[in-house]
Amino acid sequence: MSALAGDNRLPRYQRLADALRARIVDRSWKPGDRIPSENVIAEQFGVAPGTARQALAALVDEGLLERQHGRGTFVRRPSFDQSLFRFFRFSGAAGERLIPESRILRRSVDVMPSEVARQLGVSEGSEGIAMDRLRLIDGAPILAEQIWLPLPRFQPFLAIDPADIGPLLYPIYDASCEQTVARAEESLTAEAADATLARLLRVARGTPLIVIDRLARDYAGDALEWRRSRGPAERFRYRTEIR
Amino acid sequence: MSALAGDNRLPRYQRLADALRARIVDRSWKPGDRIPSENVIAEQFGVAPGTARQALAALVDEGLLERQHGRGTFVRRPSFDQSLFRFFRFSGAAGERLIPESRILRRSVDVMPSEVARQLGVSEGSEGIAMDRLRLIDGAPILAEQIWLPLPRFQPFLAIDPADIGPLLYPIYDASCEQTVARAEESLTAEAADATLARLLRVARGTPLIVIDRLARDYAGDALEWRRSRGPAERFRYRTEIR
DNA sequence: GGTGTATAGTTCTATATAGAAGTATAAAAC
DNA sequence: GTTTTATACTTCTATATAGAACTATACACC
Repeated sequence: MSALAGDNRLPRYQRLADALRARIVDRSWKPGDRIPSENVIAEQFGVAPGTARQALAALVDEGLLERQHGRGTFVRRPSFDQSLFRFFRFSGAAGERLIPESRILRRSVDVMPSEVARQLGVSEGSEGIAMDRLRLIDGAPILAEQIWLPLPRFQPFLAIDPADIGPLLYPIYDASCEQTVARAEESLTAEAADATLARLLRVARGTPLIVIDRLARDYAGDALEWRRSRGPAERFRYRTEIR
Repeated sequence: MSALAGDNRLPRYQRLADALRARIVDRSWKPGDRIPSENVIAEQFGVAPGTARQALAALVDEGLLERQHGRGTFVRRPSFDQSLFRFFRFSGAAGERLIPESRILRRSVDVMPSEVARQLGVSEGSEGIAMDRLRLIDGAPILAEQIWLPLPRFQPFLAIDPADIGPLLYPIYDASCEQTVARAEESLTAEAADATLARLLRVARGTPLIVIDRLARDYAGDALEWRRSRGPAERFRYRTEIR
């Protein structure tokens, strides 16, 4: 039976939630893993089952855990790649979801722009991996992406043959660099296509483009990836509900 | 003690939540009201206090209620007007929030466009109130709005002198027509400014504009207002967190 | 008038317990 | 081999209860 650490002025269920969150952050529980049952946890930490449930509910609320009636409690596997679909309406003939192909235009090591370095939380003038990609559906370009990865954290990524890099990057980060993207902040605006982007995306200069900036972080909150994606606004629609 | 209505295969806390939600929908509990305490509710409906708490928590989650430790449980007062600030970065010199002034350009009764009628859930060819507004900060236009309100629901709104209509419409709907906006669906894209919008917003033709479509609904889910707002993309930035 | 104090009412935290409902696996029956 | 049954384990629902923490109000006191 582990004791509950932390400020004991805080409620027990919160301290328990902190303890469980720590296990996810330090990767002793990995995405997809089943964690012990609520009764076992309650016993291990010496709290009532109801208190354990409250802690678990809080972590479900944070998006860290997923519970399945009768099966168990699992570390949620973050999947963002579908998040693009909340933005762009790529749909096949049958309206099914499809993941755009990826064509890597460039990958190099360079000094990061100061704004990127700042957002990634590394010192000004640091080097990082720069990658430009074009995303296409049926050969038609729909998204131009600029990506920056900090070094040395992503050093192993450089060893991967670009030909082996599929459209989904986060599983690759996970497998090759043990970096798990847990959440991301996105910020969205629009601008007119300049000559370069117009050529890339095969639209007229001045065509309105949606610009999505994304900063991806791991469970600990460290920034892992900076990404800017641009696509023709015409294909773009973002929906949300407010209350 | 009221009995718990509804399908008794559903959990009690859900049926209790349904019963409480109904009181908000039928306006016997209005926004800002304090509702009975959890113990009173538990007794009234013949459930355990814990079950009542679970029902209340569900409604808090839906955004219908707000609880304050030691004070009570209140019907949440929906306030959307700040929702604009999640989108546009209007900030004064001190960075304080400010509500853009409003200039009403037109108000008339017309046959609704079929798409608007469809979204408002009224029959094709129905008449409604059309209103065009310009939102300005320090005299500079930043948002052009087109608004449609269904008739006869909003008949009393026509009696209001446009000069008496301030920037915030929802409180006016509430006071004059007893229509409370409880939630809204927004959908967002971008387009190039045509000649009319360019003149209105004082930008060059072809300038990228953000387009926000909003469908506002009451607690019962009836559509109350259709609104399309357009502003220069340059002043626009939408932020969200995904996980 | 202003300050502290008691009191009642509220939500929040925590415990203990019982059984329902869903899932997976192994054993039994056919 | 296939289907059914039993079993164990999981989360979910529901009850009952006690006290902590917070808020507002009325009252006594100076």
